[in-house]
Amino acid sequence: MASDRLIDLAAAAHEAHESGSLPVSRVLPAYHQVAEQLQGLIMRGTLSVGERLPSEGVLATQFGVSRSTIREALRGLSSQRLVHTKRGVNGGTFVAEPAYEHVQAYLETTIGLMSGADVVTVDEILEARELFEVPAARLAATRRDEDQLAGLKATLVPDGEADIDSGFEGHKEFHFAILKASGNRLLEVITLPVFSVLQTRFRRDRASPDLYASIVCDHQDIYDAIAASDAEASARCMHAHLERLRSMYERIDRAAHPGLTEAAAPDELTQPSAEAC
Amino acid sequence: MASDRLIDLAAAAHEAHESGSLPVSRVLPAYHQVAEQLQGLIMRGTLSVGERLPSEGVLATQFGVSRSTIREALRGLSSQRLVHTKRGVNGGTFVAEPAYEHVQAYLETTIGLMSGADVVTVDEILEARELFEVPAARLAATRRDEDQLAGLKATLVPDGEADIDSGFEGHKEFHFAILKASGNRLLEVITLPVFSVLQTRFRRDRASPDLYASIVCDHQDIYDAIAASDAEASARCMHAHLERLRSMYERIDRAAHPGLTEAAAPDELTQPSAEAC
DNA sequence: CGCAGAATAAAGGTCAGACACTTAGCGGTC
DNA sequence: GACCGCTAAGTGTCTGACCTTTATTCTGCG
Repeated sequence: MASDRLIDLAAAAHEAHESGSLPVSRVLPAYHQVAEQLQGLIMRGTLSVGERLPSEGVLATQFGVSRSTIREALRGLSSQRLVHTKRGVNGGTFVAEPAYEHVQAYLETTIGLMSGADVVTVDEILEARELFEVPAARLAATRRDEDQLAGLKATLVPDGEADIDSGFEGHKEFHFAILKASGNRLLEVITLPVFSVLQTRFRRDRASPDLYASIVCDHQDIYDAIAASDAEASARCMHAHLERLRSMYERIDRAAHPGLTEAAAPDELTQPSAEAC
Repeated sequence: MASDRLIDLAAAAHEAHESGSLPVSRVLPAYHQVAEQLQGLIMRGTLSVGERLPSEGVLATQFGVSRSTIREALRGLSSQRLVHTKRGVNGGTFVAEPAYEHVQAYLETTIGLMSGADVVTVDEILEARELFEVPAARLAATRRDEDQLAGLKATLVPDGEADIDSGFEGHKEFHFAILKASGNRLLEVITLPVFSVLQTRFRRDRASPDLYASIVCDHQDIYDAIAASDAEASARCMHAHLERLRSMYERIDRAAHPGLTEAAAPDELTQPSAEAC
């Protein structure tokens, strides 16, 4: 019950008091409070998308702080993409509309940082990618329209022109196109950064020509399955593809960070078996 | 080839020039440039986690701008959680270590906003949840340790005490515990906000006692499967559970936004079939 | 009358300098 | 040795001025 929870809270507060610390919270900087309040107004819909906030000067008097403080708060909000500013007459600060690209950019930097700081392991990212992209392929097979299929086809590298430099770009666009065709924008927004982080992390490590050929060939298989609207085959091919890539990434990772005490799994799978194509 | 791409770029730039706009980009505010440079240093690892940046005054002279400009840049970075500041002697600005909670908080607000602004639909969120939580249950079944299992059990509501208010909280904790037990932190970080957004969105809509009972019962089934380390059964039960919730959410959503021209699917599934328990 | 160009004004962007607040560490007193 | 106050380095905040950008308005010429 609500009242129960209130009592619990009070009890907890009382306990905290007894144990030496009063049930109070730190004083926060003014700019932080301003930012919090404004963020609340935006999230609660009191300020709606596109609406203009009062000018910095007016906000300053309303909050009872100086203009610099307001500006610091606004910078915070604008770097979270909650607002954006325009100069000149009729300029001002406006509630921004949430956009994919921002979320993607944020996730990419953050996941990149987390993987750099070993807060998440490459293994986890690889696994997440599998968890996201296999269903994406399945959905794409049933939902893609003709335009999306054509777009996907355009990312396939013709047999002759297999060259490693354009390969990475093509690889990215292929997977990107599948995510788009999955028809679930949330899945797309979340998976793309995961993919990009991996690609950035291993950009410098050139794949062997063999491996590269197997990638091209995998893509073809996946494309065929999606073109045939065969959901299960799409999922299966994508899974196989990612497994192959995974073993490649893991090999590179082991080479880059030798001596890691992780129970080094035996890897007969290391060599990609491209003959299935 | 790389050189090809260079030529392409040059051609594109030339074309842009011909078509009236010089191949230049807008002048950016100083605070933006400062923030960009610092962000680059952090992401490139030149500034490593925990390291202290020069004081605001020093940064100001190094960048050749005023302290206020530096501060605005720093506010941006700190609201992206790339840095944090400490006052007092030995205070300063430090490169923050990336933390889950921040990503979760960010995703929750952003997805919340996107769903509020109909940039993503509730359908997509529900589907994403299914895509993420079903595999999570599968993984949890094979990876959970005894502690995690015990923690999961603790979130189950005993049969007698089924009351709706505590139900929502318990529901959250149950799914949270499964995500934790999945052993993939990235999956956990991403899925939790998706879950939270849904829960927040439908918080006010009380479920019927019947439905509530069926949730409790579903949870029990899932728990049993995970306890038995039966991956497929876990996935199946989770899937069934989410399907039931989905139909509930959809019903609520339709009630809240009537007259939407979406092809209203016939919903014989609306009434939860709790008898399986 | 119509339009190019200048003037205006409103808003954000930048600056300089001052002072207040916070806090680790030093040093002194009892 | 424990407690207390001072100090200094840094962030937090304020003031007030000036610059830059830009939509609008005004002006004068053709």
